[in-house]
Amino acid sequence: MLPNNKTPTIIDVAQLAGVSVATVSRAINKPEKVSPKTLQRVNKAIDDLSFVPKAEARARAMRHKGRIGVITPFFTAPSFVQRLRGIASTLSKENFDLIIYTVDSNNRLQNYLSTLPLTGNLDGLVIVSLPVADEDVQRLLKFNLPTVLIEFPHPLLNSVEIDDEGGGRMAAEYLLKKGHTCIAFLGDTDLPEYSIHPVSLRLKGFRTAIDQAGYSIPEEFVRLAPYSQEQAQLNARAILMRQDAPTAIFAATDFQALGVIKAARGLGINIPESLAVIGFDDLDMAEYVDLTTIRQHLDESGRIAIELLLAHIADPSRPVQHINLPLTLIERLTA
Amino acid sequence: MLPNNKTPTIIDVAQLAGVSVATVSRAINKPEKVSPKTLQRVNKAIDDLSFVPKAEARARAMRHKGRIGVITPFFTAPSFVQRLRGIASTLSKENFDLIIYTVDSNNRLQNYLSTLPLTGNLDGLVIVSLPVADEDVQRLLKFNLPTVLIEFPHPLLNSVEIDDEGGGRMAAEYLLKKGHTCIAFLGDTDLPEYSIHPVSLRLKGFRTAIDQAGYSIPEEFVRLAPYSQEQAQLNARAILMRQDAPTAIFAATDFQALGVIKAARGLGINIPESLAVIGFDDLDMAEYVDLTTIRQHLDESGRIAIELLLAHIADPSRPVQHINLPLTLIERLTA
DNA sequence: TATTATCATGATAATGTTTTCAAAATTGAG
DNA sequence: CTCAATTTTGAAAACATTATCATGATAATA
Repeated sequence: MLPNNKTPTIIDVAQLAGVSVATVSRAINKPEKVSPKTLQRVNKAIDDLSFVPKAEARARAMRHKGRIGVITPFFTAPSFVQRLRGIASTLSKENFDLIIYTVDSNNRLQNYLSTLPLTGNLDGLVIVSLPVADEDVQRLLKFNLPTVLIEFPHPLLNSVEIDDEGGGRMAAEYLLKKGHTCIAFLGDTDLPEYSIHPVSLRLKGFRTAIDQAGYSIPEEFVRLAPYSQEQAQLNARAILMRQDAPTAIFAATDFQALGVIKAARGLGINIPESLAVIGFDDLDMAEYVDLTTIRQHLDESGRIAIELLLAHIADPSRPVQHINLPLTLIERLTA
Repeated sequence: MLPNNKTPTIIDVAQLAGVSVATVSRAINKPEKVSPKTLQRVNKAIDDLSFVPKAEARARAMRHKGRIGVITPFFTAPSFVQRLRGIASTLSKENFDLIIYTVDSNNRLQNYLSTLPLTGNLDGLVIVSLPVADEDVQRLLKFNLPTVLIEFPHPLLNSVEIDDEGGGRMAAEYLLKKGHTCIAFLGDTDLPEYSIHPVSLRLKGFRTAIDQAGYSIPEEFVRLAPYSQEQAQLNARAILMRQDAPTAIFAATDFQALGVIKAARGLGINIPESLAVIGFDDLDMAEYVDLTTIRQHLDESGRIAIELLLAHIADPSRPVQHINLPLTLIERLTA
């Protein structure tokens, strides 16, 4: 078709389309920055010439790689999804590729943490709801891969955190204010040994507030069960069938609060009349089922994490930041 | 060693070794052309800086890409998340990176579709619940980027589909069997003009089955509202407040079924005694709220799509496949 | 010792793409 | 219809490396 026998370059495309090379480059990499009309012309030229950008040259000219990695627990839990949503939406505006690394075992996390910084084709990393060990932190720093942690903080890395302990306290105070004194706690047990578990903190704050009010939670009323609906439901059922059943339950997670609600429904217990239920997270579904809960801004946490990360990529000398997101009590119909 | 916080270039190495960049380049690529003495100096400098020729490293990294892209609507809707979950879990076993491209406008979809085949450096692409135009299909084929479509099929590309029309029929038959004759339909309206909307198909199958049974759905009982809980709730409320309110509602989506349930609860209507509600999808949350629904295997669809994709990457000459996933009626407590 | 052949080296051009910055074109407000 | 604001565009610089070619150093020969 055109200047032939050599593989076409961006210049050929530009000529054929009657635009500058810059415009062609933009059409390929940031199509939204070029007018639809020219975009179409350029695309046509690209197709006509079967032009493929040369990876080598591309890598050379590129100042950044345009890729952000996110390590997240294998996403069964809705809360990860919501954080991810915040991340994805912020990132897509910024023209970064989003690479998801799902972790289903501690082993795999280790794998990622030891290889990712090395292969070095990431501009930055977000680690969601996973504790990272000191030596891994060191490695991240050594290969200066900008990193932001969500939910499990570390002093040497940027993080977006919430005040779990305060959240527990909020839940306790709310229930106390409503007149409850016989209260149970339902949490989960996926505790990595080498880090503080957010749920433990929630329990701690919760318990402290109740103690300070002059009451207490009997040991049998603190149940830790694997993170699943059925388990939560079973545990709630066990508690609710006792003679001395509590009048309120604080579930460390909305997800588990749903289990509690189902258990109550199964036993014919009215909510909120006979049993108050309060959750934690404010998942999308909390609204669907009118669950009273402590809201942590999940989407927001993702957004903030990305903004923090991008700022640190732009200016690596920026000091480490720890951002604390506020919690809000959302009063709905279950407590 | 060297103070920069930027990754070292060949220039840094040259400086440290006290030679020219040309010599460093030679030392790396044609060591026999440089004197043993300088070679040693250069190698030392390279080690000290842990220098990796950038472009080369990148080119290498790109040769074996190990990357699968997924284009998905900006994921508010739970059903995308569940498909994604199937995709992610299958992929992580296979050691492929998962790149997520979220689409929030038709425009952006276009961008991805024209750009990705060129520079995406992808081994394969999965497009979830988005219709792709003929010319884009052509481009994908031309640059032979193996692709699998989920939910919106195209004759020339592999796809994983479900029988929406049959699903509608199933819902109708179930409700008819339960003795309902006055039935409403609630769907959403995000219809891309250049493709068949799954929800329309569900309605079609639903209506046909009811017609065949000798009944019919009055026009006022077919409501299409934007995909959101509130809208669904509002519309359901409007229908339920009529004199001639239906005794059953088929929601084209579990998500919207939840809106119906809330509306009913708000009006003091008992489910399933006074109103049967049946959904479509079998989202996670369907189980939490005991929703009777038509199950399409969302996680499974993701898994199958990836398997299909990998098979086609391994053997590009494989003929195009269209896989149809079965639907199952899941009877729970709402109908 | 003078001359040439050989070899290691460095300065510089070339590579194909992206990015920057300022100019040009378009849109919006009054 | 004008002027400001915004968007789109092109020229040129930047990017990290390799290739080319001239130069200086060294070794070999007469």
